[in-house]
Order: sequence, then C-alpha cells, then structure tokens
Amino acid sequence: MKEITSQQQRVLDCIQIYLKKTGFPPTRADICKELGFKSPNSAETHLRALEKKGFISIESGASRGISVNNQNNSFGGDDYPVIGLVAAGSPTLAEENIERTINCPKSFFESGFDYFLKVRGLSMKDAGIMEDDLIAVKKTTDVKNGDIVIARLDDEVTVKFFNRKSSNIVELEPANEDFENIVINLESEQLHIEGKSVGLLRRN
Amino acid sequence: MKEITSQQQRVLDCIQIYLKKTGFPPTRADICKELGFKSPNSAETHLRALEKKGFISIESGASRGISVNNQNNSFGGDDYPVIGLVAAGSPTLAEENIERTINCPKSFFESGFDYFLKVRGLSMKDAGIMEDDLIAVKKTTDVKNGDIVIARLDDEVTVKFFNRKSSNIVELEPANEDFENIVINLESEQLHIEGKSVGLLRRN
DNA sequence: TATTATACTGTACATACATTCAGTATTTTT
DNA sequence: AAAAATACTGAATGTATGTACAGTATAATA
Repeated sequence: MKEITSQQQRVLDCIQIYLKKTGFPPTRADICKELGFKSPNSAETHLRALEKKGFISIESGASRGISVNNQNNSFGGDDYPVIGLVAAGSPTLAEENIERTINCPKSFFESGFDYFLKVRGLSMKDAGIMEDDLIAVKKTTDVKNGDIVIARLDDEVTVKFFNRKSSNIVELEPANEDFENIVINLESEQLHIEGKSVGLLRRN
Repeated sequence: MKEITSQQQRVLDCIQIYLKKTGFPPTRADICKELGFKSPNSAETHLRALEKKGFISIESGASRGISVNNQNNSFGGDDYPVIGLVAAGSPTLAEENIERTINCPKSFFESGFDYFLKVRGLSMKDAGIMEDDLIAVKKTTDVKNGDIVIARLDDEVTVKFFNRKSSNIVELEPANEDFENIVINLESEQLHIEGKSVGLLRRN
C-alpha cells in the first residue's frame, strides 16, 4: 500500500462519510460537490490514484461502483464519529462537525461510548493526552471528582479534570503547569457537562 | 415494522449479500439477475414494498440508492494479544505472556499492527504514554529516527525514541527528564528492535 | 363484492453517471 | 533536464439505471 496524499485522503474520507451517511457510495459528481471540485474528472483522477494505491476498488461501468478496501469492517462493528474540538462551538453530532468515522466495537471502551473527540492543544499533556489524540467520550452528566470531562462554558468546549469544591463551586483542572485552573461559580455561570473520557486512541 | 413476505425477504437478503460482496447496493437489474426475474419492474415493486414497510430506504433518482435500515450488527474483527512489558524478559507471543486479547479490526491502526504492549513506568510520559497504556506494536526492524520503538537489550525490554547517531551508535531516548538516554555501541552491545509503536490505546 | 396487496412480464425513455479527450499548472521523481 | 505524478477545469458521449406505463394473475382485506 503506497503512500496516500492529503487530497487523496480527503477523497477517501469523503467516500467513507458518504457511505456512512447514505449507505451507498458517492458518484463523481457527489465527491465534487462535497469537496468543491468543478469537474467530475477531478474526482475521477483521484479515484484512479486511490485504486492504483490499493485503497479502493472500482467496478468499471457500474455507477457508484466504489468499494473501500478495509479488510476489517464495512459491516462489522459500529461507525463512531470523530468530532473536532473547536475552540468555540459545541461538539455536536451535526454533520458538519463530523470529520470522519472510525469503525470499532461498541464495547471497545469498557463502559461504552458515543463518539471520538479530536484533541486540540496540550492543556492535558501531563495526563498523557496529546494534540490530535482521540478521546472516547461517553455522553453523561454523571461525573465524579477526578474524572476527565468534556465541558462547555458558553460556547467554549474544553477537556479538563473535574473537581467539585462545594455545592456551587466546580474547578476544571488542566494537566499542564502552563495552564490555570478554571473556577466556576454555578450560581453565576453556566457549566454544561457534555460527557466524560472513557478512553483514548492515538494513531501514529 | 410491518410483516415481510417470503419473496420480499429474498429480495432483502439479496441486497445484503450483494452489499457484502461488492460494497455497494445492487441495481434493479442486478436483483433480477440474482433472483431470476425477467423484468426490472419486478425488483422495483418489491423494493417499493420493502421501503413502505421500513426495511430499506430508497433515494429517488439515484442509481443504487438503496440503504438497508438495520442497526444491529455484531463485530467480526481479529483478536490481538495484550503483552505485559515486564522489566526483564522479551515480549514474546508465548501464551504465558498474553494477559488477554482485544478484538479490533486489523487495520485499526493505519499501518497494521501485531500486538498490544502494556506499558510499565513513566519513562515516556512526555510523549503521552502513561502507565498501563496499550501500545499498538507493529513488528518491524525498519525504524527511523524519532520513531517510538520497542527495543530489547539483553533481556531488558524498553520503549523509547529511536535515534541513530552514527553507523555504530544508537541512542534510545526517554520522554521524561527523570530518565537518561541509553547509548548503545552496536559493536560491543546487542540491540534487538522488536517493533515500533503505530498507535496507542487507553481505557479508563 | 370491490379493493388493495402481492407477484410477476415486457417495453420505453429520460437522466444519472462513468469515462474519455483536451488543456493548464505545479510538484516529485528519475 | 525529462518524465511522471499530482491537481485541477471544461466539454462531450455512450450507457447504465431508475422509473413510468401497459398488461396478467392470484391471494388477502374490507
């Protein structure tokens, strides 16, 4: 399997997202529409490159005759969305926030989980959470002190240790001395717990 | 979900078998060929019935625009051994070293991998590798500078950054200031590269 | 008994789509 | 320095494919 270029990766991701969304592969035109190309031949040449490198197979003549060569899945486990952790904005499962999907068993992380969150920044580096790591997030508001939580303050989403100081005071603690604790007074500020981390996935 | 007739079940099975085989849904003609119908309209009416009963969805106008509405599927990946990284001793795949197995797709980590290695100690903590993390290891001796390698010195197995200083000198560098570099002179010492890290799995 | 659903054959047609050809430009490899 | 790969636009074409229309026939509902 030769090396894939970034544009080819985009096309491959596009195919898989389309497949997940619709249940069938995209046409050349669909790919163009999704990625902003203006000629169906742009998609065509990328598809040919992907086929040559072994990432996909194309059935000649058949419309939507694209199949992704993942010997693993397609119809094995479940597809979990990977959501980008943008500085501002809630990590919703809205289509535009889903970067791609990862196929893995439901019970891959012990207590089950709902989606992967792609980490930005190094505020949790001492907890072994690095940039671009994928945190397996379980949607829940039932969190304990010491849990790594995905919290939303207004429109800012952040990953931090949870620490309830008193009935009204919650501290969100980073694992990096360059960052400071966030102290929240629940009487005056809104804190929304999106979920908690139940695992981590890193792919080199 | 209304009751399905035997013929409709045959059509539904046909769609799923076709999907599994090719990766994309069949056309009306494909279904006819498979089930012996002589008119595409035979398939069409069955598809309409299946849609009406909720078993499938059809995207109007799109070729092969059939998607099967099922949410239940069991996972069929491979079982990968989890090997404990003991201070002394090689991480072999011998049965007594296998702590457990984890079921996940072969291509879960991009370049494929062979086993999971359970990490002891914090010598790589600044690389986000913590105690009890599972490193996805690909067995290979083809490593580059900067790769995280699983190396064996005599009977000591360790995870470190690989750095070839010269043709005879290799440094194994920890990611923790409390630990020191291991400098190996290949002329006088034996260094065996077991493999390299291609990913990481952490389960809380 | 009338109506609707099931289960087909057969023809026809508009359009959805794959695919080729002709260009242009940049980057990478040889 | 030449060749090949990458990354596109744009137009054109044949066919793959969905889908409607016209029939025939039997079983299940209302």
